[in-house]
Order: sequence, then C-alpha cells, then structure tokens
Amino acid sequence: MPAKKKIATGNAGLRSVIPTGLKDLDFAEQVYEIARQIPKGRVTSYGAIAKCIGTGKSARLVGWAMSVCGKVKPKVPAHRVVNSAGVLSGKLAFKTSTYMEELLAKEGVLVKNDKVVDFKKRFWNPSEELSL
DNA sequence: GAAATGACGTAAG
DNA sequence: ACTTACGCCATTT
Repeated sequence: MPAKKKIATGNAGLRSVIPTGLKDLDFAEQVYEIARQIPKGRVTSYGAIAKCIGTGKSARLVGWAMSVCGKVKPKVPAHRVVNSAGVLSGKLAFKTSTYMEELLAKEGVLVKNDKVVDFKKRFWNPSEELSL
C-alpha cells in the first residue's frame, strides 16, 4: 500500500527532449532523480531503479529513459547504471564507445571486458540506501 | 492495429 | 560462463 512516492523534480526541460505525447514523463523524472543520487564509485542496475520506483517489471523503461538522459539537465550519471550482470550495456549510447568506461574508471570503478569489476560490492541499492 | 525493437531480468539447458 | 527462451512495456515502423 505504500503507493509510489512522487518526487518533485521540476524538470521542465524534459518536455522538450521527449518526442510525442510521452505518458511516462513522471516515470522518467523519478529514474533521473534516483540516478543522480548514486554515490560516486558505485553503480546500480536498471531493475533496481525500476523496483525502487515501484514499477518493478519495467526495467526496460528505465533503459529507455536513460537513452534520452543525455539531453536532460542537470546531467544524469548514466554511466553508473548497468544491467543486472554488471555489463555496460549502454556504452554505445555515449559519445564514444569508451566514454562510459572512462568515466567509471575516473571514479574508481574498474571495468574489465565491458563488465564492472566486483559488481556485487560496487552495487548500490536505491531501495535500501534511500531508506524507502 | 499487428509486428518489431530495445541502455532489462529471470529461468533453464 | 554462454545461449535460448520468455515476460515486460513504451516507442517505432
């Protein structure tokens, strides 16, 4: 019964980057809000974010939201979000195919063969850390 | 409107 | 660890 908690973001700019009548602007806002709270040097997964929001099974939608996050301001640390296997599945969406890995390395997160090293230890669970 | 697509996830072989 | 298959849901064709 703890219905989803609405997070006030005021992402007015988001409207302009989303094409036609997007229904889940609300969803996207929450995804970004959580993503921005990922501590430096930590990573999380799409599914974890989806679960934290409450949609649970809509991990794909989190990925979709991230695909347009590059146009959103303030900037979203999308490089800290990987899939459940710890793979940098979205690295191709960055400026260069190595940019995502570089950003992570810069924050102390080592990436080997497109996968986060010690992913389990680096994993940051929003549902727990945000005390939801 | 049906079929395909996708920065996903879990289960099974 | 890798591949196949299925479920999920908004967007695109």
